[in-house]
Amino acid sequence: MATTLPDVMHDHVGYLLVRLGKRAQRHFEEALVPLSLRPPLFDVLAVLAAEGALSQKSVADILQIDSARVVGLADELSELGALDRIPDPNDRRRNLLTLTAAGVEMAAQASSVALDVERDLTAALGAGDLRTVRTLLQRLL
Amino acid sequence: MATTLPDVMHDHVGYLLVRLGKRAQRHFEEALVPLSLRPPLFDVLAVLAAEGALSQKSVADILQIDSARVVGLADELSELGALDRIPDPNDRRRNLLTLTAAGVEMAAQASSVALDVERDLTAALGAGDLRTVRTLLQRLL
DNA sequence: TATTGTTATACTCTATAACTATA
DNA sequence: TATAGTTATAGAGTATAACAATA
Repeated sequence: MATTLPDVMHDHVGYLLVRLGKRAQRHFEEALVPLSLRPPLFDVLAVLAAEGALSQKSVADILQIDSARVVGLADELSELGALDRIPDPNDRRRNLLTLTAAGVEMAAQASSVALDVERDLTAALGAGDLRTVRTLLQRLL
Repeated sequence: MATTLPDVMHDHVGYLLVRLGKRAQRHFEEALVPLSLRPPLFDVLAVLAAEGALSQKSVADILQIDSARVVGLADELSELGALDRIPDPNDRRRNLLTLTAAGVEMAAQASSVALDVERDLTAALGAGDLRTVRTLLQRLL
């Protein structure tokens, strides 16, 4: 009974990326459970923590997700007390998503969790190889 | 209006893998539309093309998916005329998934599509870097 | 006219539990 | 008792279209 991945798939960078991406997503998802967060919520949190207040459209552009999705994610984060929607005085179509103190704290905790997951995922590589793969993946993005 | 990914995310190999994995999946998905296939169907097809007839459980093990999922995928591929379920004479609990001639042909076409996608996805890298990243990703898997 | 945010809808992927038939 | 396959169900992520308010 065969249990190994055929070479044709194992040799495709695209396939490796899909598979490793799913694994990373799954590990990260499990690690976020204690914080009552999921990866898409973390992404919004992390962008706001790094960039400061942003419109929902800006968040969508940065994360390359549909702006309709941001609505629900902002709803959830708002219910968790992590952010507020503040109308942009310069353009009243816009909501500026702004982290609360609790949101800043959640972002910090989640960021620490992300570092732990990162270490687990890359444990098979030495420091040099890790830098190499990071650089090459960044070039692909 | 900021539109760049924050460094904290851009520097995480885990995040890069998730993002690149989704992109690869999406490109591949679009490329498969003309063949009336989706990535999970391709995966089953590719495994059978490489390994020959396998039980549904073996396919699940190789692809690391739940065996309950294989049921529906095999149903779809069967409706497309790509495979038959043949009862295993040695163990009547098992179905041996066997590609039909049409299935073999579909697998070959899909494989060619996969190669095109692979070239697109990795166009930013030279031959040496491509080998490097492939090797390092294989080590991570 | 174009953009921001919202709502509604639907589809795919995925996980789980309960069931059958065979071993 | 354990394994292979099946069925049913539900949740999460995603994509799309139509709409209101504002530019």
